[in-house]
Amino acid sequence: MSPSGRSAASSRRRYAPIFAALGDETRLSLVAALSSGERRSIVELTEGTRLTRQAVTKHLRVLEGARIVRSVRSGRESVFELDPEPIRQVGEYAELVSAHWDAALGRLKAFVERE
Amino acid sequence: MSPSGRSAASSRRRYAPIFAALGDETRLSLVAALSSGERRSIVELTEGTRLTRQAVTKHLRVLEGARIVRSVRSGRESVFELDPEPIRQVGEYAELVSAHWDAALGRLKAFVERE
DNA sequence: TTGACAAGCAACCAAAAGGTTGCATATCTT
DNA sequence: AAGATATGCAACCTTTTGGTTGCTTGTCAA
Repeated sequence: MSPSGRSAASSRRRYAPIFAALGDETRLSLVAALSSGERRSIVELTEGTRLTRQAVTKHLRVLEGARIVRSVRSGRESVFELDPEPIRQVGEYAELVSAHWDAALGRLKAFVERE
Repeated sequence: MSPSGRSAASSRRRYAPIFAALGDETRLSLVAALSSGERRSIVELTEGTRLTRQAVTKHLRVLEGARIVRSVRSGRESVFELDPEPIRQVGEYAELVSAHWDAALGRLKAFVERE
């Protein structure tokens, strides 16, 4: 499957928001903080950042919108956990693109160097 | 290596801009258009989008800023080509994070189900 | 050399992003 | 019941983003 084919447009529509959600240092930190599988509350996740709780909350909602993260209310706190699936998919896509380029360049090189 | 370690902050500083550059449907299309290894001019890359040439140019500059793309001037046109390396790195990072989660969750599950 | 074509530059605009502060509400804990 | 804790909600602000239009400059071709 080529990354530039016809049905690839819908892939892009799916993946672009995930890439975008990961395109922020703070959010990458949050992902890292949750990547150990443990669930953490908003205050816990705010510790270590220099931001306010509300800023962190906004970032978490962005991640949640991209389904990278899920939240459940537990008592007075809302607890977040990572869903690694979207990240896995996007990683796969990225490697697919570069692999496709490698293969294509192989053909190009062979063609050019043939003369 | 864990994605949440101390030296991981610099990884995030490196990768966040790349993710961000990929976090746009138009730019993903441009990447796809270049992923076959062939170089294309701005007008060529503008065909197929519903945008103006200038808009496409801006997107290309964003990709160039993230080193996903390089441009060289050739006569009156400036020609772009893909450098797949940043995309490969970011794909690797993504798969690292999800693999780390898988492993960590394995441990957690084992712990929880032990009772 | 005169069009036509490719790109660059600059100003401008609306909307979205990233952040803050202030206040309200819900839930523990004692 | 009261105080502390955790979150939610809303208004507001500034900067960035994504896009446009108009005009200039460089280059190719007849």
